[in-house]
Amino acid sequence: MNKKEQIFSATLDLIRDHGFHGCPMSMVAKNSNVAAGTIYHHFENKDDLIMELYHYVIQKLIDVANENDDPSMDFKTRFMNFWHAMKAFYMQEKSVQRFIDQFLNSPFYTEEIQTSDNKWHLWLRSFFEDGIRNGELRSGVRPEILAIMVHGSIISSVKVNYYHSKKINKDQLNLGEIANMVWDGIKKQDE
Amino acid sequence: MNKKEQIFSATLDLIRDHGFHGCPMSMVAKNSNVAAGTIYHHFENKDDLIMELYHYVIQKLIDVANENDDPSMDFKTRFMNFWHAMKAFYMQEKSVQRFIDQFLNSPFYTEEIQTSDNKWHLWLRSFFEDGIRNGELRSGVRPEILAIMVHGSIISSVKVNYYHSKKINKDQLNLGEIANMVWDGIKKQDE
DNA sequence: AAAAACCGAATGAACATTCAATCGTCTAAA
DNA sequence: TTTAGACGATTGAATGTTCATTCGGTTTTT
Repeated sequence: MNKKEQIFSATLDLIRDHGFHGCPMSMVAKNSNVAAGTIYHHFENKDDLIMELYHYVIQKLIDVANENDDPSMDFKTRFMNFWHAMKAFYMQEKSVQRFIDQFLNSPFYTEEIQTSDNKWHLWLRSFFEDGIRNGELRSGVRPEILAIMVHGSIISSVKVNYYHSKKINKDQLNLGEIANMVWDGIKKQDE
Repeated sequence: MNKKEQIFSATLDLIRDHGFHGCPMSMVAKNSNVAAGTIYHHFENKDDLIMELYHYVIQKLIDVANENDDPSMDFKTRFMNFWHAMKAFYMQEKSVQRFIDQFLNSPFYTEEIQTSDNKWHLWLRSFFEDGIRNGELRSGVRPEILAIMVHGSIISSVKVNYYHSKKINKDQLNLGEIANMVWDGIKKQDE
């Protein structure tokens, strides 16, 4: 593994465990088995490290989504594959979920980045456009909105698992039901 | 306004604008027109300030939810009132939304707090229990899950507004449609 | 006149960043 | 095949700054 990835990985772990604050460069250095100075050889400064980490993570999301999508399937199948693949990924990579959630609510996520073309947003947009185009999705809702709502539902579902896994018996959670719930909301409504 | 609320308000604003980091006590003091020492008269330390702020904010959510609920209505109406009232509140109090989102993904939100009885969670739970009891909601899904999913949808919707308000013409957003989308997902499914 | 609330300069710890020195590897002349 | 030297990568101690917190003294409230 190259140094940059070591640093990314250590930063993600640190943020997962100690929050966006609570990850001093000295700790990043120690946890990635690298000297403090080395980090500054690869990154301009801490902000730059965070920003590059964001793009690194976004790319991972795209990879997962692509690997689990088959555009020749009907859209409901594609949706279910997407939903469960992303959920499984976030469950496995809790640090990624934590990082993204914190990043999106931090000053790093500027208007600039929000509105500039973002590969992940573009992927999501084009995915849901497919569903709209072939008439399997509720009409009259913009793909961007579907994307955010669906992605939000995945994150929420991941959190349900974390939060309630101790309190509530897993069988009682009806977790599989959540994807259906979302699908019933966004599918073409028959009237 | 008492000093404590001044401090809460300044902290919320600071976190909205500069993130969870980026709100040093010196700034909190300045923005709330209070001396640094005074903060420590009201709060044990910074962590304590954040924790008390959390409970303060939670109470605000409960107040908004209560003020807009009429248990004698049918559940669909109650749901729509709830959804739109909470959304309007978060839209107006962006700092609250930012604070909560960051808090829930920070180390402050310990297992302890997650599992301990939380007045806001209890409110949500009992609200959705009503809907389940009278058969207007999809059967077989726990109220806690409905609560998290619905609340997540509100937050997502608020974010859609922030992010896309500049890029996309508001009329095209079909924002009213989102609550319907969520309702169609959680309502009793006819088969 | 006692107690409570408030002030803000002072303190010390934690932090991001720098930089002079060292290491490893590659190139090319001998 | 050896060797000089060059250049990028790496190191970690040193630096200066920012920050949370303290505390002796002042003002306000009871």
